Amino acid sequence: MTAQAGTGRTNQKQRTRTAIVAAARDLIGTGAEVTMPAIARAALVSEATAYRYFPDLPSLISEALAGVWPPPAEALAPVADSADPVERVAFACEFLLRGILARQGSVRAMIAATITRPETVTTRPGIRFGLIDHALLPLEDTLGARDPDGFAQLKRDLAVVVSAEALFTLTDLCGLDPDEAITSAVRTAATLTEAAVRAIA
Amino acid sequence: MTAQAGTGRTNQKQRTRTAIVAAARDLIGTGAEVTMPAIARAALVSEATAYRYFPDLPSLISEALAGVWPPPAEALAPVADSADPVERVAFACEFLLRGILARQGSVRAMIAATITRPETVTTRPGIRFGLIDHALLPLEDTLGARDPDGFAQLKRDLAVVVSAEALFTLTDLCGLDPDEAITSAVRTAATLTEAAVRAIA
DNA sequence: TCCTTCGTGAGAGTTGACTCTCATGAGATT
DNA sequence: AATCTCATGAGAGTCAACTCTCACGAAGGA
Repeated sequence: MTAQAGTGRTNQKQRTRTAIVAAARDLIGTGAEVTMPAIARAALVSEATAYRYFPDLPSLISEALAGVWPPPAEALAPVADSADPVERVAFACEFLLRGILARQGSVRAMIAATITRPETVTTRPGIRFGLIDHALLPLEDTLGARDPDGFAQLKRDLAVVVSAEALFTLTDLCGLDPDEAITSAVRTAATLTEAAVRAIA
Repeated sequence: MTAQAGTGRTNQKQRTRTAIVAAARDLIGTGAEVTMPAIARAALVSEATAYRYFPDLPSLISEALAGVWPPPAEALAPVADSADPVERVAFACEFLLRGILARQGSVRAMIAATITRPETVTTRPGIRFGLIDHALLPLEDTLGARDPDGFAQLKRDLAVVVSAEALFTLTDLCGLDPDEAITSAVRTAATLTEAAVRAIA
């Protein structure tokens, strides 16, 4: 029942786990339906076993998704030389939202699940926070030092805007097409960052 | 099979529909589990009948929820005399989010469903857009006339922030408690409105 | 090599979201 | 009152998310 723990048969478990995540990643990539039965089938594993390694679907998707994203520093390499937080945030926002768009199906499934059962949010989507933190590095010593509360508020502002939830709000409820939605979100993120920067100008 | 249409037996249908919505509203109010079987049971109606009147759970919840909210003008009565869009938006945001908080369970269920099946979004949550539009009335003649695009952008900015999705992001992912989350969202909404207002100053 | 351990598969079971069919019986029509 | 109509209920069926049990069989140690 337990599995996981690191006693014996380590390799076997490692292989099984990897196979499951890989299968999930494949399904996510092909845009197919990302369900537990489908993943288990693709991983040549029984559904029961899949549940032995991951408490629920969102956890699995979350892990599979995490492995697809590059680390923040790498993702933001194009703006690595820029010290302008507005430019960096705009880039990070666009990067995140385009990535989400390419994996809409699974991201939607994951978000829906975490919304109905917030208590299961263990592996938070570090991508969002990682990107935001990294994009704001230039402000760490200025705004971050001079006005810690304002800095924290800015991060929260951006956590709301630089997100899948925001993207889906814009496309599903506001009726924007994907590109318009991304443009709009990037604008919003930029506006918020500008406002925060202005505070220390 | 059809029901609904306005031919005969109108009263009967009216009564049935009302009973279903009322039952849903009751369940929402008590914070109980808002599922189709539960609502049907409470409405003394078979589940099949419930589905004859509403294509799916979210539609039902959406309608039940809509009936609970007052019209925008009434909700914003406390700031009716204010011409300050920032103050009005802040009030609208706090009003909306507190209302959502009080009905978390059902709102979460609804949002989750509309995220996984965006194509079923028929009855959009007019509350959000109604409140935003009404809060921004003072800008209609100034910003709205002088910079229509900027005005539209502001509305989109606020649609993302003055929302259940934003609230849940702050509580579930950022780990804020409800009051902190609302305070944060109100701040964000105010910042965005201020930025837009500054453009015409 | 024997034997214990334990990862795994098979399968049954539960719940909720839906879908579909069929029989019933109350309402409307004449 | 006789009849036609149609809203409704009952129930079976599908699918996914899980949960649980039980038996198999290979990995690993003695």
